[in-house]
Amino acid sequence: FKKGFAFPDWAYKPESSPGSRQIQLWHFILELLQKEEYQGVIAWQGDYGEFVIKDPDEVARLWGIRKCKPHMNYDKLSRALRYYYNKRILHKTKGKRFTYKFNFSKVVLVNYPILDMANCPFFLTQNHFNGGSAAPDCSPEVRRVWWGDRKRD
DNA sequence: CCCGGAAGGA
DNA sequence: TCCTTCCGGG
Repeated sequence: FKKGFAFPDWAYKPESSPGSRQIQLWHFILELLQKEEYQGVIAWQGDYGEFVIKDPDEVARLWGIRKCKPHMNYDKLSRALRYYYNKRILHKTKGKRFTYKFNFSKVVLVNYPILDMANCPFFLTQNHFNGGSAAPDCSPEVRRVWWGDRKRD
């Protein structure tokens, strides 16, 4: 990455880092959001970065399978999502049931390398809502505008 | 449903 | 540290 592009440290956790050993919930959410077969379960809806959990029980079940937590449910999963509020990874869309919104100015898609940006969920969202308009280039300026150039807290 | 404190696991 | 579990309260 170019300098002046202050991505948060937690986005750079190496594989060996204990914190990144296990899949993180927001990675998993993004993963589901990216796959068409889960659009009946969870999908982008509304504003950019906003998504709706259409089938909370199913999302919880899937998450439980991934984490080997057979007793996972939406109550517990949503608690984990609430911990993202302070981290500014997510926030709640108030008044809209099961609806949350990614804070893309903070979230860096670690699982989606810079070269794979055309497939990143944010651009998919853009395409989805803009009738398939071409994704913008990956210049630092574009990224600054779209993702923010926020420095570390 | 949604919120956040508290405790605890790996 | 990132949830998982449980829960009283709004």
